[in-house]
Amino acid sequence: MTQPVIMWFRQDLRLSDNAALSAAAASGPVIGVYILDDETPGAWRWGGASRWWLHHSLESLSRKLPLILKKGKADVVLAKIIKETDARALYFTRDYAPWSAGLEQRVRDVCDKAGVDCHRYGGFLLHEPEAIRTGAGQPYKVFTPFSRAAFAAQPDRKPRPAPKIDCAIAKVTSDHLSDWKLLPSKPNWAKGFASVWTPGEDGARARLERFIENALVDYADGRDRPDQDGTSRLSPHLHWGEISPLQCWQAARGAMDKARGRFDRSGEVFLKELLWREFSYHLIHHWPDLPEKAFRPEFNDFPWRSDNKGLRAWQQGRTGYPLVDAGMRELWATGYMHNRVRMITASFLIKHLLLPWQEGEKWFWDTLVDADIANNAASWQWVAGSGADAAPYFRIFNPTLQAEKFDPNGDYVRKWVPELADRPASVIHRPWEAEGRLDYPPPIVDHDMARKRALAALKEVNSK
DNA sequence: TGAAATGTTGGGGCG
DNA sequence: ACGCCCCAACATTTC
Repeated sequence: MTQPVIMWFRQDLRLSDNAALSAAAASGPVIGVYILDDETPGAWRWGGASRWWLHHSLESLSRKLPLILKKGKADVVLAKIIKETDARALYFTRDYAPWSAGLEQRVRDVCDKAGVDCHRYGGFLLHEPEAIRTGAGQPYKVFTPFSRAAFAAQPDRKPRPAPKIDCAIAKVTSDHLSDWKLLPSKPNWAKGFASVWTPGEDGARARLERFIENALVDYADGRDRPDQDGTSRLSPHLHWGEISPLQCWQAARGAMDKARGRFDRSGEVFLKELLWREFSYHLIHHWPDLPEKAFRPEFNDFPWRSDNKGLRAWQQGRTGYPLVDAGMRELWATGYMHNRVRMITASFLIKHLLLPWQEGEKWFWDTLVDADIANNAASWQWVAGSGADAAPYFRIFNPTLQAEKFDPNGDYVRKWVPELADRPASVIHRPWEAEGRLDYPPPIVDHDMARKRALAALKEVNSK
């Protein structure tokens, strides 16, 4: 009887355009494995929203392919499975989290010891982090030249179709997905998620098609409007590898070619967003401290305030600034927040409240369905001004002006802050100017004061 | 992938 | 008719 091969699924929960899976399927009968690893030292455990997504994505994948589910340190679990199944080879997709290099090395060692071939493939990114370098051979620290290099190295491959898979019968017991308790119960804070999201490969493809069809044409401006459906909402699907960046890239390119220049600008803006994702991974690969420590070390000594009440108010959407509160409540209710609102809420935490960006990073990690170690860290540092190619310290969003600009009718606020739902557009973003009594808190900080305070404190750091 | 302060210009009201 | 002032509206600079 032919020895099986093991496909170790990670953040590549799809059948199509999955190089590792295609290679595995081409080489023999396949045993699909997913390991919930809460134990590898130094690894960030999946947050609550991520676990919700993972549950449904695994459910979806296991309808297409039998999966062995196991819990534990991935290298240790794999060693056991290899032994029990008498597997001949292991296939997996490379991951770029700071702790993954060590883990993948230990997995290689396990394979060597067992005399099993170990095959690692890319696909989570368009370009391997090693592949893009400056003329001097250094990693890029600034997005614009990075994106230029990435555009120049633009992929011309077509995404792979899903392979025909001969599934091996594995004599290994699998955990029950429900025993992992990935879904919240007390309280069930995720009850609003299912109406917004369809985890899994089919949901990802449908989302991509819908986006290309409806929103790509106006993406350059539409993506900035939280009151409209102008973003792709592909981030959680990309994070879990339910769709590959190559599939997204080529779909957008195809639509642009077909439209003969009708929306080249919007198309390029979307491709650039995919490259921001690449850039975050490029950074975290070369600077593995990114999730913990400021890229610009002088920020590590910054005198951040400590203010639990302020932090709670921010987390719960009770800052008294309608757009900030709308964003934080959208996040809690759906596991997602519109990108522009992410920038504004993040700026508020860091610059208005002067709280450490790591606090925001942790909260987003726990609450976002697209929580992603690289994008999350890089983006928070970008807003803080502590990162590579970061926003300048004096760029402080005025949450009221941003609201009036990007939510001009107040529809976004109305949706997420029902206390203000009956306010007319002209005043909805400035409830503190209202005449009567409102069931809505006053601002927890005065914008003018906070702005001046942040400028003074940040000027200090930036003069060093 | 800002906002506020400061500077400049030009039209209209008015003595 | 003219200069003066006020102040939008826009431009520039500063943080």
